[in-house]
Amino acid sequence: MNSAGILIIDDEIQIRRLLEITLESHNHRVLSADSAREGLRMAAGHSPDLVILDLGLPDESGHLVLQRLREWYTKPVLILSVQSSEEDIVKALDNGANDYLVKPFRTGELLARVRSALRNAVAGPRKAVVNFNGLQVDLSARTVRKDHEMIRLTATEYSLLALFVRHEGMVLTHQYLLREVWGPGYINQSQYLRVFIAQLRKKIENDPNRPEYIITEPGVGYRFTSTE
Amino acid sequence: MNSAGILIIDDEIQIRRLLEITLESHNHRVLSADSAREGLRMAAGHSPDLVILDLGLPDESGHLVLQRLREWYTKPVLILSVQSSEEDIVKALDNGANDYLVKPFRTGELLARVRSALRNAVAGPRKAVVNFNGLQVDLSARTVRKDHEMIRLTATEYSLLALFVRHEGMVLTHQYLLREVWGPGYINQSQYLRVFIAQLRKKIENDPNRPEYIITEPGVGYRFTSTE
DNA sequence: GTAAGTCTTTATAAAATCTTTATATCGCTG
DNA sequence: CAGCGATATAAAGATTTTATAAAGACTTAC
Repeated sequence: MNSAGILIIDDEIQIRRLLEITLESHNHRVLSADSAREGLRMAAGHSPDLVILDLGLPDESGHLVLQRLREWYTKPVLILSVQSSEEDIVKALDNGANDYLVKPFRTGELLARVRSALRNAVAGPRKAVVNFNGLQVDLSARTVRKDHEMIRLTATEYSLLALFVRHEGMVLTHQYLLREVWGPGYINQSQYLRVFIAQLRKKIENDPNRPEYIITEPGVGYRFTSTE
Repeated sequence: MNSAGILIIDDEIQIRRLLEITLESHNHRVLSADSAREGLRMAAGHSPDLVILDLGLPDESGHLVLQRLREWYTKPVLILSVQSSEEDIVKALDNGANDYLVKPFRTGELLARVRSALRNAVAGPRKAVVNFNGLQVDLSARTVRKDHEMIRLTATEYSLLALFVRHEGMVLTHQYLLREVWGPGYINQSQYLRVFIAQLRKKIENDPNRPEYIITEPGVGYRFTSTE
């Protein structure tokens, strides 16, 4: 690990402290910035492996920072936000954020999200065959297996699953999913999503009532995870 | 070099001799055939690392040999041709030849071309005869058997089946199949596909109403499977 | 020129999927 | 704990896609 480290952009000193201590205790190098300007400067200077960005900054909107960042920065960006601002979270995810955390958060969850984000970033060039304990998706053959059994998916079900697989660990918003699978004219048809998510779960989950692969993020979207 | 060797297909004995001596003196194993039929048989039997093919054969056109070869053989094919037939060379290159030599040639140039062709060969080997419980397809002989019974297929039926066999397990989209079998101008003629798929099933499936080999993937295409 | 075989086109029935509606469930807030 | 918004699931209907037969057009061999 040549480790350019993790950059935290947050104005609250308590949060910065908590993040620094937690991350450093797990062998991450940590950089901190307490403003939008400072954050962008440090990101440009150090090219960190991951950025944790608070949406509520004093000098500039966090959305603006995210936008500027995404003009050149391709590694994961993790959003911090207060409970109330669900709308902000959706907007940030649609603007290229990889994941989000609601304040206050448990440090265990923080570390899990950071691990997942860093793991996916390393994956880089996608492999054609992807394995998630028991679920095997072959993106070039367009086939899906569950415990070596072939599973038959309709065109729509498959393109939904393929999206999830290609963005494992990330939260995908309703908007994004609808736009990618059905097209830009369908971003309000959330019911479509619910219907097809239910069908997918019925086909790939061990217990559709307690999904392990496709996790609901209420008010925001869905997330595909591998438990390993 | 574990060397399955180089196969020479040429009817002129002087040329064969010259090639044999030159190549063997550089540690290549050499196989020879003096006719199209013999050449195809040896290619299928020995899977050579490279084929040197004369276009002017007595029994069959060299172009036909090349075409047949290319239905399953992915390694380099080097064309030999007399000075005059420039048109032939272009056609051969279009049909999948890797390089050509004009007779008479200098042995130094021959060796250089052979070296280059072998160096550039990347694709993995493929078998000429494929077996799917009961269904046997010989891609070099262009024959199909069902439980040892010969099955007669039309040209179109065969090229469709050959495509399936060469991509076993993959979902092949309508577009892809139409483009490969009929050409780029036919990618909208899905009805062609349905008609010929039905005919193929009638000929190769145990119960055409419940196909085992050619599986429909509605809205997407078809998939060829072996149940083993 | 005819006959046999093949490919293309048309028509219709059957199957599968997508869309919509209805109802049940969950988690949260006041 | 009632009520609200968001989510989950089932099932009816509408639509699209597929299967199959069969007629017409074209090619090829004799």
